[in-house]
Amino acid sequence: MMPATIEEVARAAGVSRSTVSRVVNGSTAVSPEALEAVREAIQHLNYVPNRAARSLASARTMAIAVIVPEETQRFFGDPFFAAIVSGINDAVSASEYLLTLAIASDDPRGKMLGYVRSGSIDGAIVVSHHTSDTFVERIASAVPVVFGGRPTRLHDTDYFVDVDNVAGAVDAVEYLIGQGRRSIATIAGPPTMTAGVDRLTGYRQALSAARMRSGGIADGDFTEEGGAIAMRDILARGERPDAVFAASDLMARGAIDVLLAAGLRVPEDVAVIGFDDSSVATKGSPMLTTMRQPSFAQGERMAQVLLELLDGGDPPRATVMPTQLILRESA
Amino acid sequence: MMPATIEEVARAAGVSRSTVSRVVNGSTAVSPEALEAVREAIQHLNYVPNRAARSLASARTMAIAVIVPEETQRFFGDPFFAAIVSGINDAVSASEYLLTLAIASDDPRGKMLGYVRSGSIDGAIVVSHHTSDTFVERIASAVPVVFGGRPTRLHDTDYFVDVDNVAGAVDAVEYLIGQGRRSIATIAGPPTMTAGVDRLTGYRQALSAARMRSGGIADGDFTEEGGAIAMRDILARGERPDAVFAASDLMARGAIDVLLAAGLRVPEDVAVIGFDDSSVATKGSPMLTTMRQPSFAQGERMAQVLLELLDGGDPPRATVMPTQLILRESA
DNA sequence: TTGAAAGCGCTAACAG
DNA sequence: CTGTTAGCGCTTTCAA
Repeated sequence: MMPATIEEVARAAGVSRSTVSRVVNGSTAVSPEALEAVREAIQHLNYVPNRAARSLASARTMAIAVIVPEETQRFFGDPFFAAIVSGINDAVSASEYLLTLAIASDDPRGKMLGYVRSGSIDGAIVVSHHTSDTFVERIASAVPVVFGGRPTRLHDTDYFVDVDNVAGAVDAVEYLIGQGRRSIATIAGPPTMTAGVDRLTGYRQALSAARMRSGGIADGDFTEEGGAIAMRDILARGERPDAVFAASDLMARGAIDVLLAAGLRVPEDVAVIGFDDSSVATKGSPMLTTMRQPSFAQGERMAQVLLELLDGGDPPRATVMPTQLILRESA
Repeated sequence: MMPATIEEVARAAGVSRSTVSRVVNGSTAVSPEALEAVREAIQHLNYVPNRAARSLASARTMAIAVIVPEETQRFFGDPFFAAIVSGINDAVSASEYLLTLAIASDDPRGKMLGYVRSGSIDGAIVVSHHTSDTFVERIASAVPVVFGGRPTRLHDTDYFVDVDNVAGAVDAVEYLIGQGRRSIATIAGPPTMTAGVDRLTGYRQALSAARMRSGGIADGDFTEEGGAIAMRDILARGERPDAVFAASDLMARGAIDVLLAAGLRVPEDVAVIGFDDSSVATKGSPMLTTMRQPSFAQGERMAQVLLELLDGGDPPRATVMPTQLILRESA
């Protein structure tokens, strides 16, 4: 059965629709008696405002979408997303807004864009942005968007929350150097993502500052599988690194599997350092030495920025969060 | 900038709003000329119907929610959910409906219920239903709902898609018996969920059919941690099973860790069999012998049932899918 | 095959 | 502090 309408509540409370609306929306300009009567009527009729009607009249939906331009498979396979979405979810839960999750690596039929342009959400948070995701840019031109990580093509109207990938990579590689490693390879993230590019930049900076040559470079796609392939690639090229800086924990795991299978010991023969400090870092053996990035906090921050934006505030365009080296077993 | 309205499209095409509406909704009763003119205007103005207005006028939202009554942590931690949600997503993507994901183990402020009652969705799919989730029942009284797994309290108006948990458990235990195992323990699922209860029932049935006594029973919560605790519990009670039937792969993993740590070999000393055949079954060592349940297909089926329901069809109230024993290393 | 007209349930000026 | 009055953008009879 359909919930009661505002009209029915008004009648039951003996007031006008406007007054009920004021009560529902928390306006102060209502007399105590009216307030009480309306509250009672609402309670009694089990009234819940109709969302569509509300959106239509107010031109806002009180809904936010998290847009994940990845395959469902990868989304569920990487604990990094779990952390960041949890953070977003926490922050949004505390607000009046509702959170919607949209996973789509592509938008061939324009369903996602249509969704956004149809006025279904007031704003969006884009996690994991690739250069090729052109539909994301169109979304950003329809509603306020906050990016996780610096967007690949940065407009001066963009908002984003990033971690300091360059510094993180530099720290990681410097640690390896400090440990006496002489031939350091890297398994980089995809060149279509700024996180991948920035970590590679940091790797190069640290090496050149130490006047060292690279021990091998291969691109990965942030997955375990991708890390394994990249590691095999490096080995197949005849490189014999004594250390590997992997741009994600999942890739570090994949690399370690390959190393072990090749009869090399980790960290004795080859030290491996990851990036994320997601839950896979401590699951499995050896436990990963890795650059921790504050994914949960990053998610929270992204949500806060968007919320402030929607509230008419003026949050910082760019937020950059620090990383931290976590020493465990792999390096 | 706001998208164009139907009124503007109508004017541009030189027809009435009604005609535009007909075109948008695929009505056949439109002349070829009008159709063409409207199409062109839509294209030209980049028109997208406003969702709120549409919902309000038609009393349907073309949106479906997946409701997950679990902690975010558990949701992201168990690949079972990844599989089932992927299945749902696939089926819904192929339809006109939009999918929304709502993760909430509880609904203290009634946000979820309010969302549903506010007319934001046309139907819901509930994954993982516990006895204690009373808010789920209220949701079911507001919109059509399809349950994943037999609901804990079955009403004759309920729709659900389940796997044959009893038969699966029987098969698993019979296999263990056939392998010559004499003392078979089980790590059961939570008694608040029918999947947990049914698998325990199957375990008991198989044992009693073979006139065997239990090698120990402990409840788990379907998580790896819970499986480990349960296994420790069984061992601490002085039981020395030579086989363990775990009601989920994650619990099997937890149990194996404990067994190994206790100096027992798997499967030589203790055979372990899981349930799910989720991605953790093949990740890690030993690879799990497990009862496969068709999670992806189950998700698809649930979505199909709901879609048919919303379409005014009469889908089967109950669907039960078969399980299959997958032999690998752990048993 | 088409258009006019009447809402869907709500918010938001605007008077009072 | 409160009610009246217009819509928000769309679907859906109902006539023509």
